[in-house]
Amino acid sequence: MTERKVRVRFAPSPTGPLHIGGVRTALYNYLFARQHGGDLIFRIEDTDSGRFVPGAEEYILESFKWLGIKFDEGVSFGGDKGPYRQSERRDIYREHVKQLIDNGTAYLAFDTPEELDAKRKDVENFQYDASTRLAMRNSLSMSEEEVNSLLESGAQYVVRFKVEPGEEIHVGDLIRGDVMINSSILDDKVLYKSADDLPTYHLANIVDDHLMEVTHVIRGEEWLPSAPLHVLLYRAFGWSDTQPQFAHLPLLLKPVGNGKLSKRDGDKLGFPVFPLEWHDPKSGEVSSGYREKGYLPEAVINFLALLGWNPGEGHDEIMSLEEMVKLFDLTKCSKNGAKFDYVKAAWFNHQYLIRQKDEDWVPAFDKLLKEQGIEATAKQETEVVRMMKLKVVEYTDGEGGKKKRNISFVSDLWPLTEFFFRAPKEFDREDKFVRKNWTETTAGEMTRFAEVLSTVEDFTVEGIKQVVDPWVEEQGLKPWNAWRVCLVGKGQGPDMYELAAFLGKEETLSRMYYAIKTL
RNA sequence: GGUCCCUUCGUCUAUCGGUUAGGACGAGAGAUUUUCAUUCUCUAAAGAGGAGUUCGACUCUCCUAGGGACUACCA
Repeated sequence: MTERKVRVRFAPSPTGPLHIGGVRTALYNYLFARQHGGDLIFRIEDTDSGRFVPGAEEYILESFKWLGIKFDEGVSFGGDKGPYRQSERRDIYREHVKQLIDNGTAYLAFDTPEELDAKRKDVENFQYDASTRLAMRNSLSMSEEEVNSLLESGAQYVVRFKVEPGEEIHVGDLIRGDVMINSSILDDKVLYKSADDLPTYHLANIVDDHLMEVTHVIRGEEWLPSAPLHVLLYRAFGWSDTQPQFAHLPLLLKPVGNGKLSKRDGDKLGFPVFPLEWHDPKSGEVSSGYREKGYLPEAVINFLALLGWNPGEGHDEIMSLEEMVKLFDLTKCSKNGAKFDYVKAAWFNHQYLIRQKDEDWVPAFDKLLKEQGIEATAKQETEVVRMMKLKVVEYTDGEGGKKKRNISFVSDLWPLTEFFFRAPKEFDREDKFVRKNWTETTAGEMTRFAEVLSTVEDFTVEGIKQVVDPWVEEQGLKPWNAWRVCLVGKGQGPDMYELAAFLGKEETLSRMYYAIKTL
């Protein structure tokens, strides 16, 4: 085999939103292509007109755009091996089907779907293959005249692949090694149906991969059982010498229980299984997406990459796309299915979130405020970034500088920052923190404390400190927790001086008097 | 039912015949902290079972069990 430029493809069917498992398959193809300086092709496999869903193609494209997975060629990307939508390649398939019929590796079959159904009901485990095809209505069992007259009468037919039994077929797989099966267990797969003048997946797939000069087929494990058929097809066309290398990826499994990951699992456990929110055009049903849930695309990519692949010892789990391109290795992909650990997905998001610049959080945070009906004042507006830095993403610079706060999503910020924008209205007396820090004497202490605070001229952290510290010392009090109850309403928030300075004298005192009165 | 694939802590995984079986998520404990949280430290936690091969097996072979996929004129 001559050295060929690496070319891989991701070829979804536009039958709905892109499943998260599909995203991972695309990602692995992307990593592999980039690493080898090859091309990644985006092909649309719409050979089943009955399952076409409007908007799906656009959805898939937008998903990859958001995720940062770029294609070199294909639908909407151009290229000289097109068209890249299978429904636009009818002539090509027709011609290739004819080739197989002419060289005797395929034949016409006139059995109607109803007849086949009946047969399957009649005969247990019926299979259309060498042992049964002569008893069926096809160009192998019927005379040429019969076939021709059927054709002339406009009868519908399918073209089936003629599988010769009793041969050991080897499929070389980059992940699984040599997989061998006996051709006798294969059935005569339908390659083409005259009813809609379209091929089935198997034929279209082989023809396209060959014509588009695909060198590696990286796809889900669900295709492994049909890989031998594909090997046979390459041979029937005489393309064995350029047959792509296969790599069948393990599947993504349910987080709990058995089976592969499905949309229902996400609904049940509260995590998305689609990259973007999807509005089903038929049912009107809305499925949540990672983007809308507040995930960062880098986090989704990183998380997904590690579900079935691992760079080995000594590597950080947090990796950029560029690093992954360098480290990726198909042969190091695991063989067994991976349970979808959505808790770890949130952790990855946390990791990426805290690595962002504070400014990057502002748009999402602003949106949060609007949702809460907060009209940020000019001061709050300008202070948002500073406050987030202060307590929400407070961190230290330099070596070992780790950012803080256990935030997985920007929306987690609201319960932690609400008090900056809204005074506590009600106090939960059952709350452990409130109960512990608000006793009979507290109201009196707070009243005296408020009086002291009202004398502070320079209401900044330093200014308040200058007045309060000596007073606290003199009184022998620890007013902070009770003070916190007044201003925050619960045991949360930043340093009290910082908070008071942020709120300002007026707001601070008003919250204190309100608490004294209410509690 | 048949065919194929798979099997290391609860989860994702490292190990490419010789290790106290390592890491991460999650869990638990402690320290720090004027609250919550952070951060740091520590702990518990695994080779499905059984036969071989070998001086030696998590690693190779076989069997059993379990899991998964496929078995359409869907992809």
